Amino acid sequence: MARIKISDIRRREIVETAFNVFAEKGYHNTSMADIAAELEVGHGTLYRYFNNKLDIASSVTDLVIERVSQVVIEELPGELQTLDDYRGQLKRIGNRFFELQEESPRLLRILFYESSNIDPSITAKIEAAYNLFASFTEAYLKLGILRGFLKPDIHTLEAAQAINGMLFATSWALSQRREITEESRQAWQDTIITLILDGLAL
Amino acid sequence: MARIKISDIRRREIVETAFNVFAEKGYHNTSMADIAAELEVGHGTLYRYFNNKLDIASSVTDLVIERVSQVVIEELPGELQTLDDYRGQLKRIGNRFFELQEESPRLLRILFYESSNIDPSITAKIEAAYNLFASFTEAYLKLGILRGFLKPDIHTLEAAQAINGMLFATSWALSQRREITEESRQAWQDTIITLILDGLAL
Amino acid sequence: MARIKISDIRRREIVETAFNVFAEKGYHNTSMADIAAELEVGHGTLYRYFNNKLDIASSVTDLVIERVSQVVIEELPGELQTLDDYRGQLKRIGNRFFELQEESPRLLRILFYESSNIDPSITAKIEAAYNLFASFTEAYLKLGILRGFLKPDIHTLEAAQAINGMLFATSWALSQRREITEESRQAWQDTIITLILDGLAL
Amino acid sequence: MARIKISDIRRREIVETAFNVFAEKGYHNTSMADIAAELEVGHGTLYRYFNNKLDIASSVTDLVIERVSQVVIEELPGELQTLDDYRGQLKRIGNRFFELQEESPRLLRILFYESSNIDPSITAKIEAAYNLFASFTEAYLKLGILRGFLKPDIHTLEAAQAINGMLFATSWALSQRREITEESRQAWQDTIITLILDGLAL
DNA sequence: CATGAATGAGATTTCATTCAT
DNA sequence: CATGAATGAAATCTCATTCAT
Repeated sequence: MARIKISDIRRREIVETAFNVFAEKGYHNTSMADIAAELEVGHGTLYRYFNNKLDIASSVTDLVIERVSQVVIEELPGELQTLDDYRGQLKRIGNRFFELQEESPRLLRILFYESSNIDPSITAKIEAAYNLFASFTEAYLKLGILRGFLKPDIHTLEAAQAINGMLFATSWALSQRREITEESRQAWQDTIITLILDGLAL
Repeated sequence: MARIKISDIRRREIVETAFNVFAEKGYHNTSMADIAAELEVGHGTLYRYFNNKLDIASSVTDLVIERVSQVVIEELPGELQTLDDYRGQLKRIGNRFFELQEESPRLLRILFYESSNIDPSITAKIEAAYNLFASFTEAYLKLGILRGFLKPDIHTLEAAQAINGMLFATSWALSQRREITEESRQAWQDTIITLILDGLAL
Repeated sequence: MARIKISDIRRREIVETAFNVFAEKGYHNTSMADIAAELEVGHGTLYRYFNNKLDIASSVTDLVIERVSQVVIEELPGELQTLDDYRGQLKRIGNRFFELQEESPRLLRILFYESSNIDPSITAKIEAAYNLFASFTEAYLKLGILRGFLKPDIHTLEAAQAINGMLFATSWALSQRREITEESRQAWQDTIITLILDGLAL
Repeated sequence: MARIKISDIRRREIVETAFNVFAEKGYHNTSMADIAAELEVGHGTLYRYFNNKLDIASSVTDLVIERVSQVVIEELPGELQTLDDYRGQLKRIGNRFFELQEESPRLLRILFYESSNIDPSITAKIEAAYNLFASFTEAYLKLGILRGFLKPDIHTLEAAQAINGMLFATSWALSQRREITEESRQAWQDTIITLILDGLAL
């Protein structure tokens, strides 16, 4: 039976705090002292749990990728009989994205912006995550084609990346807002689903 | 009559070089000495033309925004009689984007990734640019509605931002490739226009 | 009746271990954690027996000096009737030196090299030890003069220090070797005794 | 025609100063700030001339080895007709050693004591120097045998190392004194030459 | 104007020491 | 007694910026 060690809790606390501070000020503008101060802890303490600053950033990246992945993973492509079922699932995935965004608004922001140029090892992680997300989205599209909901001749990978781009742009746009109203949320959702399925043309 | 001053040429050289070095190594991993070395100039010289490193970064950001803006500005919404004209214009804009991407592949990358978290003043510029691009795209959409090409009830701002998100995602995806074939370029263009106008649904 | 306290045993264990680790890595490259790890003991425990790291180093120095002193002390200048007796005793002292060297090869090394520049208090101890060893050697020389074995007009202190220098150089040279053969041992012994008593001149 | 660059002078100044401070306090107890303060220079300046602290220590070691080597090198084994010539040369070498000692009393001290355990690269340099000195001394002994001044069956390498040990011990002993009188200098010289050539036995 | 030597603020990191458990 | 989590002083090193030449 796995016991949760106290040092694991500490590690998690540090990563969560570092996530917040990085999101606020960016990796390079954040000093170890900043993180320690936020935790109200001596800065030497951080080194009891992580080798160095990069090690923390790496864990922060893992955390972010894990969280974002949850959204996509939990809604697995299941039994979908009609295009409306498919549309419904798209809506659910969109909803989860918005929830995530409300819960921790800087999640995607830190993933795609703040984490650039920290270190090649982190860049590699992010590109891998990006490709992972694309392959998830692509799987949905392929299923849609298989079920006969979507046009059979689309470029699934390119479409998947473009769709993800929309989602991230949304996330970016929303992370700038102070508050997200139900109205704007609905507007976003409608817009994205319309673009994906129906297009804007009359 | 405005004369081009020698010092303006110098400034431009520095900004161009800084752009390249920032794109290569990222702002925080680039030292003033790196830029000076690339220019084969004493690093003290940079301070004759710019107040400090941030000042240079600011000018680089301006340059990048200006260049990207050119793409959108030059293709002004003109006389479009049919949906096919509209579709054709979308294609032209897309083409210009690809050309820009081929010409200086790191342009958008530096704009949205490397420039994050240098300084609030730069972040503000980028958000402004992002909104500017959105308003350009939105203008196209409104024109499309006006002409009766597009659905009249779409959320134009959200759609504009989502569309731009697709373009930036494309740019990001392409900037990872070593080489862009005519085939993949066509695939991207088809995909984006399909998503914008027709959607993926059968 | 003096009882041996458990805490004294502990202290001794720590000093022995510290000696080994210092000899291996040098004082400054050895952390308290290193010593504690070697002892399989919490590093806080060391502070139950010693005030601080310097305190340990001081005790290590005492230990080393004590051990080296044993070699000289045990062979007290006794009844020596002839120059050959004297020569024999020199040989015995030499042998004990080699044995010590084989037993703990880094003993002299730690004394004269690693212990330098830890702290003035330790430097003082080492200088005192050095002078003590010189006075021991000088006593032998004086006895040799008294017995009529040695030239009466030699500078006994200088000669004593020079002789000790030979011994330490030997120790240093041997501590570099992986293995000491019986042959090289004999070569060293012959050489030193020749230098002391007969000189190299024909 | 080789010009002496100003930066070479600076480097030399730093090495000389570092030599003094290391000799005074030892490598590990000397901070970059200490060296800079002694030079009345910002500590950042040191990094314009050396990569890091080890780089400085390495140069200091080179300097010391070079200086000590001069003593041995300049008195090359030349034309020696009689044992008295040989004895005279030994005396001259001894004299040079004393002069070196008076000139910079901490030279040998820093070489054999302070430089231990800084870094394997430095240890290697010192061992190489030690062996170099031994081979020089051995060459003298071999010449002495060849000329028929010395016993033909001595172990030249061991004898060379033992003799050098005497010299270093002398140096060490003298570096402890505040002042070296002509008398004590003569005593040392007599003692060493006696030990080398004639031995102490009657 | 151009230069690059000098500077020191500020960052990361180590580790001896303390002390609550 | 033993422990090891926490601490922060102190060290090394980087680099944007200044300024005398």
